[in-house]
Amino acid sequence: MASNTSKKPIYAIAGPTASGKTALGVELALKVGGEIINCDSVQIYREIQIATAKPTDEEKRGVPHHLIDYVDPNVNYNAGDWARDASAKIVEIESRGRIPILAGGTGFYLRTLRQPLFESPKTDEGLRERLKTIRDKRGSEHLHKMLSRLDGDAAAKLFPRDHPRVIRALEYFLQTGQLFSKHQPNRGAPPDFSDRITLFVLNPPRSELYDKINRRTEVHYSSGLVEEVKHLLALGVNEDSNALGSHGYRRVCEHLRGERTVESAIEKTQQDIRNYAKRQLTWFRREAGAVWLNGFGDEMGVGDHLFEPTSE
RNA sequence: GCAUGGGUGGUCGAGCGGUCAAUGGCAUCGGGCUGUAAACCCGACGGAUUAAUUUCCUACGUAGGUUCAAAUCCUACCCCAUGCA
Repeated sequence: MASNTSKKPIYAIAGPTASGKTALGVELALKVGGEIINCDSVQIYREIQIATAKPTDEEKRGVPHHLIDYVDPNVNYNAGDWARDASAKIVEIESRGRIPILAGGTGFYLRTLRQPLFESPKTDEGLRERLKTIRDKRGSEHLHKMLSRLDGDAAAKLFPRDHPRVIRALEYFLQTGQLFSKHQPNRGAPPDFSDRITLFVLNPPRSELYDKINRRTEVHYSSGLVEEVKHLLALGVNEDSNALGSHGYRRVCEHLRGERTVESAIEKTQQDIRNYAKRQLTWFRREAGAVWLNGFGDEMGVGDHLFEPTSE
């Protein structure tokens, strides 16, 4: 039944923020008859706009974009949700005879698609809140000691200060009564389309990338980022949400709370994003079979060379 | 011009006679990452050298001095900040 689609390619375009993934993705889509599936953990949210670098209609050039602007900003979406949604989208797009192109910088999401997470109950927000309260009062190290008693193997693999992971392991045990360390290795089988994914990683010169990030951030602020945040807060978007915790938004919230000046918010945002870009590169270096493209996506050009493997 | 406080590694900032290549923060670089991932965490970080927690070199404004020993004390000079004129 899948004889026709089984040989068709699926593309993924990754790379650090501001490396031109959108431009390259759209160009590729126009060339091969593709549709974009967003693979960015922040662009999935509705409402938040200016600092997310979501493609404008002009940039989309008529190419359909999926999994953008479709989750309520007060919902905390996660990698498992995305993998499920993206898989469904891939199937749907291919059923129409089109080529799926995954574009975005969230490496964890992409990996989750290719190497599914193990079975796990949905996050219990109430439990998570309680654990966070303990973290705030007694410190992450205390939670780590708790985990040592409940699931020593899991604790041994984590640094005591790595609270998100310590909390996750604790949550799993508390919700299921079973050891996180025992179940974590049980990844699901990769989806049957996973070996048809060709991953491109954009890698522009570091200093030019940093310059671009700095400039882009200033544009975001001068385009009314602060006003946007005020508006979102007035609409009832939670300051603690993942959406408002993202680059730019987080620092504006701090400014609005009187904790820093606008100038400081801009500088800090630029710093946040530069550091983030570096971490993304670290992540992608580990991705198996990636084709590295040394440059910005908007100056790449989708010629045949794009399909020939290079190394970093 | 006088007074006072300062000049420390890419940067901010501790140190104020020896255990100082010099605490710590930041930047930078590298790494990790199994349902918060634009999150979170770990490491390196003057230069050269070694099998090594090895050895050597260069460094705390500049130039001298005191001392077995100075980033730390003294003198002069340069520069900065604030106050008085």
